[in-house]
Amino acid sequence: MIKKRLGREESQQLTRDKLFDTATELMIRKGFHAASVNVIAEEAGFSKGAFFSNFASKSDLLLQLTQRFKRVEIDRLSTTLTSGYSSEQLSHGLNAYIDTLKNNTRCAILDAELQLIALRDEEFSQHYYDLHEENSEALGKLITIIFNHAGKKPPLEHAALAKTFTALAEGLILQGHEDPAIEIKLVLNSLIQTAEPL
Amino acid sequence: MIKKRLGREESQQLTRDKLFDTATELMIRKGFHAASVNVIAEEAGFSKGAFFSNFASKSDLLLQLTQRFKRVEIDRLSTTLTSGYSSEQLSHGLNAYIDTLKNNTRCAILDAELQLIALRDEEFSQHYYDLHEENSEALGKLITIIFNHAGKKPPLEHAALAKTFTALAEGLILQGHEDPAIEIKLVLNSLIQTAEPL
Amino acid sequence: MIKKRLGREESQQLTRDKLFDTATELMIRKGFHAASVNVIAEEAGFSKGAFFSNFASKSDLLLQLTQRFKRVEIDRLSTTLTSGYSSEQLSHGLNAYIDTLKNNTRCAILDAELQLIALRDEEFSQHYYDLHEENSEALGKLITIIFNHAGKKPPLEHAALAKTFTALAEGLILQGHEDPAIEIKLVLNSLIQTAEPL
Amino acid sequence: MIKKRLGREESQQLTRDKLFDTATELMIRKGFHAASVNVIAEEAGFSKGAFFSNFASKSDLLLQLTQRFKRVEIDRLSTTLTSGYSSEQLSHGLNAYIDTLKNNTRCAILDAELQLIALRDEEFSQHYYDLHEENSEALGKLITIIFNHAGKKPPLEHAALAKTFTALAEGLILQGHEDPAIEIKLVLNSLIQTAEPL
DNA sequence: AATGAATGAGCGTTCATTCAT
DNA sequence: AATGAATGAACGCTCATTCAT
Repeated sequence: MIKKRLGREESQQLTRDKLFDTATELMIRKGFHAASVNVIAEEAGFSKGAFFSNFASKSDLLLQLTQRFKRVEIDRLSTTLTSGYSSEQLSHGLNAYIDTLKNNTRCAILDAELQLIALRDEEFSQHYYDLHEENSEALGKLITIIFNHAGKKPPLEHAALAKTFTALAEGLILQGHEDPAIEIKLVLNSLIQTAEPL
Repeated sequence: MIKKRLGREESQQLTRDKLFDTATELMIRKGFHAASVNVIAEEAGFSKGAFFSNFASKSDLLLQLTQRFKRVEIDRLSTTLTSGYSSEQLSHGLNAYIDTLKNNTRCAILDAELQLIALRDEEFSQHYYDLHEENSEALGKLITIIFNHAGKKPPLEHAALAKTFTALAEGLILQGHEDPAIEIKLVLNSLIQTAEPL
Repeated sequence: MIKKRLGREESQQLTRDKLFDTATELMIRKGFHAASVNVIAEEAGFSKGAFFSNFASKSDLLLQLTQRFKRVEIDRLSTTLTSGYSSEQLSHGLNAYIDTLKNNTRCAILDAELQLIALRDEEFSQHYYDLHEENSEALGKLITIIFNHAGKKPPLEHAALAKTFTALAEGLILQGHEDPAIEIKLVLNSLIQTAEPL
Repeated sequence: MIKKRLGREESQQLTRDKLFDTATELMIRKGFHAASVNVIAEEAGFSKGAFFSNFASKSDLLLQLTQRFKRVEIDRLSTTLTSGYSSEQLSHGLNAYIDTLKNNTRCAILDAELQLIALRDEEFSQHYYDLHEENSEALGKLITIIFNHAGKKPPLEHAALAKTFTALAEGLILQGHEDPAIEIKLVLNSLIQTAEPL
């Protein structure tokens, strides 16, 4: 095994990644305001200076953090959609997706935090909603496949459909609900049953 | 026209109310952290000192603000439930309730803010969830009446039922949705249709 | 027994006395700065307003408090000196005085507090030192009587003599010594032994 | 002449020293409460932030300041004791010590300030008394040497002996006495004369 | 005479950010 | 690229004091 020597760029990417992860963790645990630059840097094992070598400002971190957070979800959904799975497999996949991703307290809290910031900060708003829309579109397509698989036409367009389920999942978690899977499935099945046939 | 002379108590109650209102407004517009004592007091037309003559601390304000906010909703629901309305009237009342109260961006944002604080602050958590549970119980009873009016048995117990619809309303608003009424009614009707008969 | 009805003046004197006592107590326990007007008033059972009805300001209280504190000691010493006691009785009286008064942690702390303020505040300084000088003069006369009783001439004039013993008593208490009586008597006896005969 | 370039550490040490000196000066001139962080920093030529880059809190400064203040005295005494001076030289040294150090108004005031804080703050108390005891022990040894040099046994153990003279010096200065040397020497000589022979 | 709501200066402290090293 | 001392604005909060009641 060859000891890998990191180049400057790789090394910095490592620093940046560690800062991202720590910042995400702290934003979830304490919120954006309480997650101070100093604490983020130190908990990541660096100094304040390293933070500002990697991010122009704290709000720059927020932008990039959001980008990364949403991109991960979008990529996961896109992969599922473009892979050659049958609609049945996708349907099962969605159930898993609902069970795992949306049943993820940490993601829900972070998303709520970001949404509150978006509602108050116009500049951030644009950034967030673009990504959120893309995410919702992808998730909506996936949910639509389930409806279709049951021979039904979903009652809402892609994004609206996805947002409904996201609202359900995240809204329940915010209320302290540990696992919103039951409610989500209840609503999903009910909507499928009452939906118009294809 | 009689010149109203305010007593000391009345006068202070006025100050307190103004501070409450301003604080609520600012918590919605800027969030708990950004709504600093200084800004709250000044925007209410008082000095910082006046704030601390009326509230023991900023977190005391948060507690009382939450109490007041939730109590208003609980009282509104209780009044509706205990008044002699027929279940049909109640059913229409709920629809109105959904249209108005839950379609209230400001309330949704404030509630989300409080929920995020509750998730991170153990002491506040107890306070919030007690009130939230009471609120959910009352709302759940109201929603149950609609199901019964349609000859159906709701698929969840009171609190869980209410939380599902609250999640839907607040979750959608957090995503930037201006009016979640369509989705709420869609899900409500769907759940009623697919519910077991009484 | 006739129920005493207090006139306005008597009633106010009562309030003032209670404020004095409480202020003294708090100045000892917490120091002048930490003994806030609010706490003094409340602990005395009154409102802030009552404080300012009786004292022009907090530093006015300090002045009057000092006056009262020093006056009590001066009066006690004067009474002892002018009463018809024999020098032997006075000598025993001083020993008792040393044992009780100067062995009084509370008085020592309060005096040290006042001395520090006097060293820093010119206006207060004048007030304090006048009283202190009077006190020292009286105490010095008493100590001189002991020396004379032993057939000796004290090695310092009245005030300087008294200040030496006050320094000893208060300085030891400030260092945490609970009972400086041993050291005081040691020094007193030693000085008497080595003093010139009358 | 070589242009001195200060490293980061040296530079910070300079800042810290300036803050220490200014803080000491202000604590003497105005007392602990009145010597606010803001004033200390500004008078030292820095911003408030610089203070908190160098001290964790104001009470941390107090701890370190006390440490430094007492340590200087202890070191001076220790050096005198461990150097090869004859007891006669030491005896003269003590006289000088009494003349200079204890005849130091500033030190006396600072020590009194610290003692009052120690009497009221349990946490600080431990810190102060440990250092004070060490200091008293060293001073006591020195004073004992004088007694021995005169062929006498001191009437008190080391610490108690030292505290007696410290009380005398500081207590007199607190009373406004500018130079307590006369009283100190009077008491010292008197105690030596009346002490038991070795 | 006594109350206590309101004031506004000041407190100790935190924070994002800068910059010399 | 990374460090961390220094900055200065802002924070939550306390205080002596005022004044309408």
